[in-house]
Amino acid sequence: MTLHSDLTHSLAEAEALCARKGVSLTPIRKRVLELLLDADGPVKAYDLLAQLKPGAGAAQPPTVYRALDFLVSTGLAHKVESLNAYTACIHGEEAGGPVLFICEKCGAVQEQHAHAKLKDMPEGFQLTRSVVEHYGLCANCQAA
Amino acid sequence: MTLHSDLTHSLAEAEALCARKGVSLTPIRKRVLELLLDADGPVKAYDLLAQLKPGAGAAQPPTVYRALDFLVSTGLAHKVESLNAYTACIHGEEAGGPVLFICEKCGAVQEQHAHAKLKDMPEGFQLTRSVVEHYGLCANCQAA
DNA sequence: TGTATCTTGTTATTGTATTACACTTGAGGG
DNA sequence: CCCTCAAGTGTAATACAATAACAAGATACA
Repeated sequence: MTLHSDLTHSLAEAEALCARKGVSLTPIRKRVLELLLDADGPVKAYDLLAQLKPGAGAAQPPTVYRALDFLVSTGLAHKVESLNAYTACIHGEEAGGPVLFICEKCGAVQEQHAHAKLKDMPEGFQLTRSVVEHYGLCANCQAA
Repeated sequence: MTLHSDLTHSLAEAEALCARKGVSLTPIRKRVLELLLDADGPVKAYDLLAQLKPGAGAAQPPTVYRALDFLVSTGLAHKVESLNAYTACIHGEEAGGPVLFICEKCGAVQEQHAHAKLKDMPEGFQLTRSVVEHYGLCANCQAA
């Protein structure tokens, strides 16, 4: 649990973005986004699932995967393909594909959005989507 | 089944590379590499497994995963993280991380190796490994 | 011969994600 | 008001991806 003010702030932004797009941030979707925002790094779907159902009515896998699909498709979250995990998007509605820098020690993710056109693309290749995930040590973890 | 001359040619190169590195391209590893080279695009581990055991002695998952780990660690193959699939490396021993261009229509993979230093890396981030996978339409598939 | 290392076999299990179908809810139109 | 349609959710079962743990053969070499 990090700063709660940040958390609610981002949730409010998410609400606004959904309103603008005409899609609905339902309680389940909101809860999942909240869990992602609250985490220190990428979170696995089944970990979300476990957090989602401490109570009686046990959530099932499709519930969390549906919520994640929604969040990813609206740009509120990203899937980290090389980790099979998910992370909240901390930018608004940026153009360009997400570029993730993931610390292998502390797990923190820093996010950028690349507008850059690729050089050295194969002749005639028409780009639609990119997965870019960089691993290394973040500035904080270099001290150790 | 594509041109067999190409295939054996690449296998021979793989042999040579393993010899240079002092690692052994055992029959199983060689067979898996052959299947990867022979495929039109990335192949899933369980598809390899199925191809590996048409006979009696049924190969088990660890067999193919171990072979794949070996091929990836020696640079003879790459894992396509966003597909959970594997593809043969068509370059020799290039420096720099692999950059994959994957056609969403025909599944073909074109591969480059990036030596480029990243601009706009977060302050003090020390890079160790990158996953870069681009999706789109290859030149051939644009005609349609 | 002994032993150390690498490779493979085998069984079981864990982890990740989807299919298929039933049910509810809310909005808009007759 | 009732109908219907679409979006969202519940639920059970299953498919797909990867690993753990331990046994056993193979090779090299002191």
